[in-house]
Amino acid sequence: MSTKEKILDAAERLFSDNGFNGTSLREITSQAEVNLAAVNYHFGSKKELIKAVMSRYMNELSPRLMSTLTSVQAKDKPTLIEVFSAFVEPLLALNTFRENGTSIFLQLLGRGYTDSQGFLRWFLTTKYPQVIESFIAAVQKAYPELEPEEMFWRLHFTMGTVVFTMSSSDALIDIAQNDYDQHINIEDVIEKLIPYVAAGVGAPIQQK
Amino acid sequence: MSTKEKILDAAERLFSDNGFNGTSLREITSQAEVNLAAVNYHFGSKKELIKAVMSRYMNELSPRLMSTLTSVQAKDKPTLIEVFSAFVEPLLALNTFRENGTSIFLQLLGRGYTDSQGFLRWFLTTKYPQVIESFIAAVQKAYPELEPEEMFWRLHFTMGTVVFTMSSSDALIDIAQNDYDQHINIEDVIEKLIPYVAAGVGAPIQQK
DNA sequence: TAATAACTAAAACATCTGTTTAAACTAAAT
DNA sequence: ATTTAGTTTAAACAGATGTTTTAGTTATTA
Repeated sequence: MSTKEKILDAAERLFSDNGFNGTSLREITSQAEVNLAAVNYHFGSKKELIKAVMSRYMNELSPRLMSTLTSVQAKDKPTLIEVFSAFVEPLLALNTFRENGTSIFLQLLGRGYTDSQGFLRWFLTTKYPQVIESFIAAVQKAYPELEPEEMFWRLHFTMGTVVFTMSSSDALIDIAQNDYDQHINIEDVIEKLIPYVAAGVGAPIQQK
Repeated sequence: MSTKEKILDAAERLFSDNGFNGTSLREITSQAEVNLAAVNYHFGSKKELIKAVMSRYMNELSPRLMSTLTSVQAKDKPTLIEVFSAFVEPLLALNTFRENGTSIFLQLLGRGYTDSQGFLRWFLTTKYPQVIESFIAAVQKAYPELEPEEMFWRLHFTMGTVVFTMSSSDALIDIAQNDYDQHINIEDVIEKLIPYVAAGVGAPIQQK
């Protein structure tokens, strides 16, 4: 395995566990068993390493997601449950791409939105805009009465739900196990999330 | 104003803007115009300062919240909208306690859950358990068919929605202003959140 | 007023951070 | 075989961080 790959593998594990700010280059390089300077040599900077870690996942996820989302859009009248369910298969496919890939990616996404004030949000929205547009179009078709302004807010609420849940999913799964003796994995969490966010986005429109 | 108060005031502003990890003691003390060592003298450590900042708000919020939540619980059959609306008045009351108090507190809460891996969650749940219990009881009464295990997850989803939205509320309000020419404040965001989370928690129960 | 406690001040401490340098090594190309 | 480019290494750099120390000042108490 190349030095570059060793760094990426170690970095994604540590980033997803401890966040971007919470992980030092020394931890990464010692876990990857490479020299400290290798990160700056191969990636230029820590920021670029973060982008590289995310890109590796996004390039795997993005085409699958485009495919399922356009399928949903093709339907005559899709439900919101169907729209959000379009994320399930592409996300779970990350598990074949890398061990625990789904969980790692979603946690990375969560870290990216809460660590590093918004630079990752900017990176993803500018690098993968088609995914977002396609998703918005699908929601639009499932709930055409929802005005764009209101949808903007509800989609960000949804983002928060998912991202927060995923960045603390390990802790939540532990609690569920201890308090309710539930044996849960990431897949189950995703399945619990869908009805919640679908109902939230589909909530009746409030007039004041 | 005492040194202690000057530190707390400067700290809460900086913490809510830049997070706990993102704020150094030197920034705090220079903004508060006190000596660097004053933080460790008066509070012992940065961690204790964070707790003190949060406690000042929680001690103001907690009794009001207990009062509105028990009112809702007293109803024969409260709706979920009513349960979540019980948060509005106590949260907005923080604005009289301190300028922009509502916004600052909610952002602090958001930071606490995403920064500093879970230590603030532990602090709040062990120091103010009555609030949480009372809230759970109210939800229980509004939606008795929802099993405790499922409620656990939906309440954490809700936490995520609120906390994430609030920790990035400044950015979201900016975007809404630029893209949709919406003039929004924290109060409006709270009002948009309530139907969303009420619908999410109230989503029909999925059986597999 | 003298003694004690509470507080403030400047400086240093120890550690960690991302990044750079300059030398050494390795493999491919001339 | 020698030059060249690519890569690895150890060391140092420059700056930031939370915390502690020591001395000085102010306020309270006896």
